[in-house]
Order: sequence, then structure tokens, then C-alpha cells
Amino acid sequence: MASLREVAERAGVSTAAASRALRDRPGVSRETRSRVRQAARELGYQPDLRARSLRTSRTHNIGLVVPDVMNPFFSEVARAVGDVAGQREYSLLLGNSDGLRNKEEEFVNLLLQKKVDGLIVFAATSASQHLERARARGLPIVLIDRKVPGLDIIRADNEKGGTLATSHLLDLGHTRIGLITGRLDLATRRDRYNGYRYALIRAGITPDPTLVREGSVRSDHGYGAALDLLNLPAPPTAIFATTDTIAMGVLLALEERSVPVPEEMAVVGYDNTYLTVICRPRLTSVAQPKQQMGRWAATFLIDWIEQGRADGDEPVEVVLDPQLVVRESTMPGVRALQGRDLPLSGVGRSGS
Amino acid sequence: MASLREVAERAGVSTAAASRALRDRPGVSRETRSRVRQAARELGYQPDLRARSLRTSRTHNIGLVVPDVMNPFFSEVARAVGDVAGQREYSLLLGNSDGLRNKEEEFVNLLLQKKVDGLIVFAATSASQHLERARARGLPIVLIDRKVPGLDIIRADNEKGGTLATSHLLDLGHTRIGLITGRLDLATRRDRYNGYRYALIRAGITPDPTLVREGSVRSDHGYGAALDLLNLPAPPTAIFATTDTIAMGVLLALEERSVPVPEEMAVVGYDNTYLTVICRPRLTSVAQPKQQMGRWAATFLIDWIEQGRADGDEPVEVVLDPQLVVRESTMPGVRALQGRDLPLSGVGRSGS
DNA sequence: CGGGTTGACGGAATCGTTTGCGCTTCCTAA
DNA sequence: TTAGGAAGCGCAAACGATTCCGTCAACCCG
Repeated sequence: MASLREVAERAGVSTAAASRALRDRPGVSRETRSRVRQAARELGYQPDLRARSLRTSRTHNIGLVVPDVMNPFFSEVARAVGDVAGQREYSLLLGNSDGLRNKEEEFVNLLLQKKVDGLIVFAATSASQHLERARARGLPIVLIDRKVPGLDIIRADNEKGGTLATSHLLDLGHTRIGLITGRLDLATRRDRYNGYRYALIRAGITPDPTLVREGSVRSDHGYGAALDLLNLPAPPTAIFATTDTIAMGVLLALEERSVPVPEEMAVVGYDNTYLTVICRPRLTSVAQPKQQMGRWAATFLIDWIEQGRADGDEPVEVVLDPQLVVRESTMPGVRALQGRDLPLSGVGRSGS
Repeated sequence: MASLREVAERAGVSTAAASRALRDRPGVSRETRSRVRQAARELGYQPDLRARSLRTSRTHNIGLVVPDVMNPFFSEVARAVGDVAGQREYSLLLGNSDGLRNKEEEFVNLLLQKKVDGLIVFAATSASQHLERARARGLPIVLIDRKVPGLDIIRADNEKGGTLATSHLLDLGHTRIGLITGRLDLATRRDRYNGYRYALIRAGITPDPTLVREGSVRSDHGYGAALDLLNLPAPPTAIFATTDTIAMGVLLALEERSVPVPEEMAVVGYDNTYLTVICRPRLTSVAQPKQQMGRWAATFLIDWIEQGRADGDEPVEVVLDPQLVVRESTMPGVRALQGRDLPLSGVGRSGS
């Protein structure tokens, strides 16, 4: 309500002095400073951050674009990003792209007009002219899980993850391993797929395309595709679902068909979300360091915003190692997380 | 990059004319308009929304304060709020309060300084001077699931929900019913508790305080409290967990102790998040219309922002009816959601 | 005593818009 | 012919901060 001018008037000084006084800048005497402070307190003065930002060209807002906050994977990363941002005095403008190119583009453009200081964007589409344009305008952008030449990115090694999952199944003696995945036009999914193929080939097994089901990452696709695989003349003995959400659908299908897991069908998921310990059997899954990814992305972005770049715009690519977390869906009796570990982040809190 | 002035210069008109031209305001001739448009296109002009907002005192940003986006309940409501906001051309500034009073207050103050057009705040603490202050400054605020005199609110009828859950258990023949809940200083939780007591009393049963466990809403509390109840000389035969997340911990404890659910222990949760159909046995839960709550809150808030209020500031309280969704954790074999319904929102999508 | 340094402060421009108001110009109707 | 209206347009004042730069007084020192 009260503006700087009113504060200045009440303290009997100019707005320039008042501004300096309130922000502890030099050029104001001791007593003037306290007089201004006093006036500000009396008026309940709060600076108008958008006016400040107009002048300083810093909004202290960063944009975060995710496909869908409702997905446990994204909400966990989003949470980590939000925490770091909050600590460093930035706010988050959040948008869901639903993996749709035009939604993402529209939102990014809006954020540009709102003059965010930086952008964190999740894998959505592979096309990305709007991102390159934004980058060209000097906007700091960090990508998560999406590779675009010339842009900075943090991602987990998805090919390695795919190999990890597949090798685990191979080690258990499986040779016919099905793959259920979202659309393969996205680099990260393609990588997982390649990792799967690589592991098979390395083990001397020719990948069998009839065991691969491409679709969405929704659990209903997992459900349908799993039934589909079961109906094959020679069904697989194990399924690698490239997403925990898909795996949920797979488990449901197997349960309905009374196929014992892991005895007659082993299942591996990906992302290691908290879903893995809620379902039964508990799901073996490839873990990405979600928190770390979020925290790193936010930290890197904000450092970039505040200190510029030391490396002369050389695009950075951080690749993190995935890790396999073995649970009951591949090895009977293995729990991986004991009882008291349950309050995994995310299922930890509620409130309504 | 390009400002309105540059556009105006290039088109050979004043910024005033340019502004009017670009926003389709009257007072500009046909040809001037198209000349300005042309210039804008050539320069790739995008209006600076923060400058506009400084002048118009509308930021088209709204603040959303939730305890924790990682919680399925909140992320679903947040998603609904975001969708409505997006459609109506508002962006979301998101913050997590962790149910902590000072975090919430700090964030709300920041949003005030950033001059959001309105605020949607979830139940966190019961204290709320900062909210009243903000409201007094004329800021539109809608509360979800928290009652503060004088402020507008949308909530589900938690007392009724508590009664629903408890009566269901009573109908099944249970008489010793445990309650595991988060801290009762929050009105919504207290309401559920009261509903529980009410149902018992109505059935002629004296509520037994030794069957009540107050703590956090994390699943570990559910886990510990359930074990605790099992160790009682006369343990309950049913447990009402006032949150699905708590119920997850309860189910785990029962599984570890090999207590068959629902035969020897029935369990009811609350919120009807997608967790309920992933766990085994599937969880009976009280459903709140999450989407509807989010959509209504956003719609009401934005209408308020844009059209003011017709009702002369008479605070509105919308109370929605909860609904019991029965599943296997109380009645053997009952699924409530069939296979093809699985892709419940939230588990539906993924992406990484 | 004079010149130079230092520190406190204010004026005014600026960030990029929107908009009230007044000035032209031109058209039309009496 | 002229009054009156309407349409098109620009000036300049906002919105609320930050900041460059100049002024002024006080002070120190040789």
C-alpha cells in the first residue's frame, strides 16, 4: 500500500535516500537511516517487487515446466527445485505441459514475457526451437532429461539404466524379456530402449521386436500391453517397464491373470518413485537421483543467473548414474526398504 | 528485447498509438494499426508484462500455497488449480509450507510483495493473522480446507467424512475402532475426529481414548501407531486412518505382523488418492472431490479478481460432500475400481 | 585562509507500459 | 458558411522503484 515516496516524505528525505537507507547501501547517515526505517515500519512499507524488477531487470522468479506435477517423479523433482529456489530467494512459476509441444511452447513464451530470470524445463517434446530462441535472447535455461544441442542439461544415464534393468533380468536367467515403454520419439525413452537392446545383444540374445510395446507412459498402457504380451504364443518371462507408472498397470494385469510375480513373470520399473514400495509385490526399479537432479538444476541455474558463467557459454552436460534397486518383483523376499524406511518422501506428508 | 517505443518509432507513431494499435483499442486508424502490427512483427516485439502490470496493477499471477506438492492429494488439487488458471491466462506461483506456520507466512508475504492478484491457501496452521492482514489490504484469498472467520473457503465436510468412515466400520460389526490421525490442532483433522466420535456415540458406543493416536500425517506415524494399537491388551478390530498416507503405514505394519486385512483388521483411509488402488489390499477411503475443489477455488478466485464481488464481501463457504469408496481393506473382494479404471489421474502420466 | 577531500543528500532519468486529455483535421448537417 | 461532432493521434503523467551525478556543507591540512 505505502510506497517508497510516502516513506520518504514521512521521514523528510528524498526517495533516493530512502531507498538507500532501507537497503543498507552507503550514502546515508546513521540517523537518517534509522529515521527512514522508523517511517517504513510505521507505514508498514513493503517494497513493490515488480517495480524494483523493472529497474533492476531481475524478477527473482524462475519458470519450471513439467509434463505433469501429479506424477510422483516430477513432483519430487519439483519439490527439490522449489526448496533450493526458496532458500535462494527465488519463486517458482509452475506450468504443466502434458508433454504437448504447443502447451510447452505457449507457456515458455508467457514466461518470457513475464521476464523470468531463468527456466528449468523437463523433457517433453524433442522439438525445441522456442527454447533455442529463448536461450539466444540470453535467458539462462537448464534442461532436465532432455538433450538439445547447445543447451545445458542434467540427466541420468538412461541407456545405462536400461542396461542395468535388463542385465538384472538376464542374470536371473530370463531370456525372453518384454519391454513396455512410452513413445520412443523422446530421447530419454529411446536411450532406455537402447540400453535394453544393448544388454540383450551383449548377452548373445537377438532382441525380439514382437516383445516390445510402445505407447503412452500411463498405467493403462502398461495394463493393456502386459495382457497383450501374455497372449503371445511364447510370452516373455520378464517385463521391463520403462516407467513405474507403466509398471503399476503391468502388475495389475498380472494379478488379474493370476500370474505369480516374480516366479512366472519378473517385473522391473523405472524412476524408483514411492509407488514401488506401496504396490505388491514391491517393485524392482531403476533409481534416478531425483532430489539431486532437482537441486543441481536449481543451484546451477541460480548461480548462472547471479554470477554469470565462467566457462564462456560452453554448454554443460551433467550425467548422473542410475542405480538398480532390487525388490520383490524380481527376487522373492527382497524388500530393499525396511519398515521404518517407509515414509519415503512424498508419502511422508499429507494434510487435508 | 524490443520495446514498445522501438516499435512505435519504426512505425512512425507515438507509443500511445502503438499501444492502442496492438491491443485493439479504439482510437487508431485502420492503416496505422496494420503499420504498427507490421513493425511489431518485424522486431519480434513481445510486451513486457511486468511493466504493463505496474501500470494496470494486475499481474495475472496467483499464488498457491500447499503444504507439500509431493503429496498426491495436494498435487492433484494443484494440478486442477493450474489448469483453470492456465485457461484463464493466469500463472501460478507455487510454494510449499510443510505445514509450518513461519514458512507459510514468509511465503505469503513474499507473494504480497510480488503483487499477486490473488491467493489460494491450503490448510496449514490454524493461526492466520497474515492472511487476515492480506485480506484487509484487499487481496482476494480463497482457502481450501481451512476455516478462518471472515475469509472465503471451500472444503469438504470432514465431520461427515469421519462419520461416513466410522459408520461403515460399525455397519460391518466393528465396535472397537482405532483412530490414527495427524495433529488435531488443525480444524479439518479435528472435524474428522469429531465425526468419528459422533458416529460411535450415535451407535451407543463410548469413544475409547486409548484407541486414538495423534501424531503426524506421515506414513511412519501410521506404521508406529498401528503397531502400538496391536500391542494393546484389547486391540481394535478396525482402524480409521485420517489420511491415505497414514493408512499406507498402517497396512505395512499389519502386513509385517501378518494380520489379515480386512478379516482381522479393517482399515479405512481418507482422501481417496491413487495410493488406494496401488496398495494391497486396496484401501477403502473417504473421497473428497479433489479436482472439483481445485477447479472451484481457482474459478471463484479469478472471477473475484476480474469482476469483483456481487455479494458485498459476504464470505462464502462452500462445503462439499465426501463420499465413501469401499474397497478390499474393509470388504473382501470389493475392488471399486476395475482394471481399466486404473489410470487414475496422476499415475496416468509419467515421462522421465 | 584557501583548496581539496569526504560524506550526505536530492534531482531527475530510467525501466516499459497504459491512459487521460487536448489538439488537429475532416466530415456533415443546418 | 459555420458550428459541432467524431475520429486519429501525441504529449505527458502516471505506476514504484533504483541509481547516476551534481550540489552543498563540513572538515582537514598545509
